Amino acid sequence: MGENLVIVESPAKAKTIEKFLGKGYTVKSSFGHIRDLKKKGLGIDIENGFVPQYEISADKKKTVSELAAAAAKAQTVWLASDEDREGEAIAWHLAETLGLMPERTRRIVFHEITKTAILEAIENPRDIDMNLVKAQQARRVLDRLVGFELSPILWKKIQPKLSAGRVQSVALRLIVDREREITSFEATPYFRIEGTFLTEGSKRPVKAVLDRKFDTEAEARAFLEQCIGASFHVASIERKEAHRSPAPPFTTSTLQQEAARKLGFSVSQTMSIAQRLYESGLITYMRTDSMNLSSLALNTTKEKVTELFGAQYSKVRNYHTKTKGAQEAHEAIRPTYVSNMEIEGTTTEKRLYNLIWKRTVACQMADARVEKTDVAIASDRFAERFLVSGEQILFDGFLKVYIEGRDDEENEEQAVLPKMEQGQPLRSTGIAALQRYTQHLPRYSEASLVKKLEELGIGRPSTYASTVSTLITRGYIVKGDKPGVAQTCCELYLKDGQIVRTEKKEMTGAEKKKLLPENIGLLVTDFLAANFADILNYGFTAGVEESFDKVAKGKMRWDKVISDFYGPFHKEVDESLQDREHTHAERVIGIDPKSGKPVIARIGRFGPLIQKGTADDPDKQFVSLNKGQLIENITLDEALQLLSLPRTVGHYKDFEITTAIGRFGPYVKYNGKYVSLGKGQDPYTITEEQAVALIEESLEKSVKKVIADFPESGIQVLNGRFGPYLKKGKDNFKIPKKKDPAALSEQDCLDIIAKAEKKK
DNA sequence: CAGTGAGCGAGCTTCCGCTTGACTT
Repeated sequence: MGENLVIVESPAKAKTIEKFLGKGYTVKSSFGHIRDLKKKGLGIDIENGFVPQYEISADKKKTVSELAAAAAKAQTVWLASDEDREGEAIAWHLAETLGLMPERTRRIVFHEITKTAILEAIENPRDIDMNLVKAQQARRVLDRLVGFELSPILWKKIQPKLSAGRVQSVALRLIVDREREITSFEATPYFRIEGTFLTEGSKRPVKAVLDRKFDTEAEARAFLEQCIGASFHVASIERKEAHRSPAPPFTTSTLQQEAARKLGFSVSQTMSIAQRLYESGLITYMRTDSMNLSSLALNTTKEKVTELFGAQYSKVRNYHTKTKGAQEAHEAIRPTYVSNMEIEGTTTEKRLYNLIWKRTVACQMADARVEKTDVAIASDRFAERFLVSGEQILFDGFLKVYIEGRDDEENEEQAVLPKMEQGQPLRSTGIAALQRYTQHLPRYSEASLVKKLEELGIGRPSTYASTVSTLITRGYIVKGDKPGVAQTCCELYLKDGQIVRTEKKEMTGAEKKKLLPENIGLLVTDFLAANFADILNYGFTAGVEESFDKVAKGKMRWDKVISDFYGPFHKEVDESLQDREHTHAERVIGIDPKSGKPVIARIGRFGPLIQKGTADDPDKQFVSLNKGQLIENITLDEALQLLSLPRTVGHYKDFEITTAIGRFGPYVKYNGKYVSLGKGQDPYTITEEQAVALIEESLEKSVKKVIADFPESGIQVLNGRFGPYLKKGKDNFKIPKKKDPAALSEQDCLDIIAKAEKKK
């Protein structure tokens, strides 16, 4: 045992640092926070100045006792948690919990994990910054107050187990607001004019777009008629050189966005792959808001760029984070060693590493130089001009390695233009008027929500992924696809003096893997917005962060921040509890034309439903809404269609076949047995023949399903989704790989089960 | 696992940020 104990937050960090420090130093990790507000109850003594009641977190008891033992043996304890608000608090909690004597305790911080940085830190210890600790305490207490006072209101007013909080409720509101914007959006049609032109002697057509759009078909047609027999020429050519710079190195948020765009990873997938890369020492820490690169990284990357592409491709750049509330305790996310171009690992690990490598190398490369050419084409008949721009790369620079992805899928291709001169005549080979529709803003994806949250300064790199999953587990939102809307797009095409009209249906605005609000999410947001408008305000976090900063600078007391907030807040809490009424989201959609009964959409015990007939109607009918259907905008037609289930489609042998939609999607049912519908089939239109075919197919499968049956012991050997398995009563058991499922005896099965249960 | 839509009213649910495993399927 060394006489020095260094405590850091992450065990992977501990390992590397121990190597750098060598003899005389033991490095251990605290695994993040070790203490928190009491788990049960509020954990804050409000009457006595909001005194926090801390306890050692259940899963940290072991860590704490190990650290205590190590601290007892050490001469000096070095608290080396991160250099930010949370890190400072961790250091203080460690000092308190381990009962460290000030004269034997030092607080140090590393800006990067390199030998020189660590040795320098050891040379320059300081004391724990109590102002920073108080600022963290204010943050923690405020979050607990908001979360633990708001959530119970939701349990009373809406339903149990719901939650609200400073971060999640605003994130939810972003999604809800966007969805409503989209619902109320009206797509307006317009016509865009595209002309194709040829220069004398060239075979390369130039496609140019008119600088004016038309609202109606008549206007578009009138314009095309003007073009008949018109002559065209190059009105102007403008060439200018432009520079393009590489994107900055990755932070958590940009890594999540780019991995989603380029690799299709979810934010949690990205984080767990990055975690593995970090633990294998391949990349720097993956939860960071810093764009800083260590001088070591700058140097080695410069060498690598020069080696691979030559000195003219190298440009050393250092980046500074601009995002609100950034704490910059770590470096940007980069390869630990740029010289590692390839790594060992799974495919996903390799792909993510590759992305990080390219982004890091590219950000240390020279700007690309391009020549942009803007051409305007005019005619003798009208003042409007056709515009086209071309781009030629003069020097590729960083583009050799990496181009950042974009969220808007519109890829305006940059045409390669033929040689043209001002005044040069052009021949038109066709002019089209294409009907298009204005598009609503895109729905949020996981990654674009994270981007927005970061812009608003809401949430931290360590919580982005869990914020999204909280909203999903609460049932506030789902991740899903939205089909596009079918729109008629007409096209007028002028060629050889004739205008030809064609019309086609086009699906526009389809979206995949987007965050869609559910009924309960809308209800909760409306309730919170009506009663706690300030907390749902997009600027709420930014506002309290300002106060936390004042606390951190010693310009304001932490408990003053809390009491200033809590006074008005708690009043709102009391007020909203005044009326004991339950909040209902209920909407009368219309009247069923057949029965004359009202059709109502509302939330019931098991989720949103359609009810036909009033509450006192003995024959009232119920049916659940499907995923994605919202109480606030479901139409009468859609509701009636739902009510048409279950539907009798015919008979199979002596049994009636009915169809309906259950928890697991649409199914056919006969004689108490269920079969899921296939792709392209729906319960409203499926025929008797199709249903019978489905039933027979599933009967065949169920015969194959049973490999062996031992009725005496109640054990079956079955073929399941994941291969053969054992079933006894309600429990399933794995069959050892080396055994042949078909050859298992009853005794073999009993042995397997006994073994598995013993393990438990 | 494929339908339920109220109820005696126990005891519980919940926040945000820092960190990793321990669990099965």
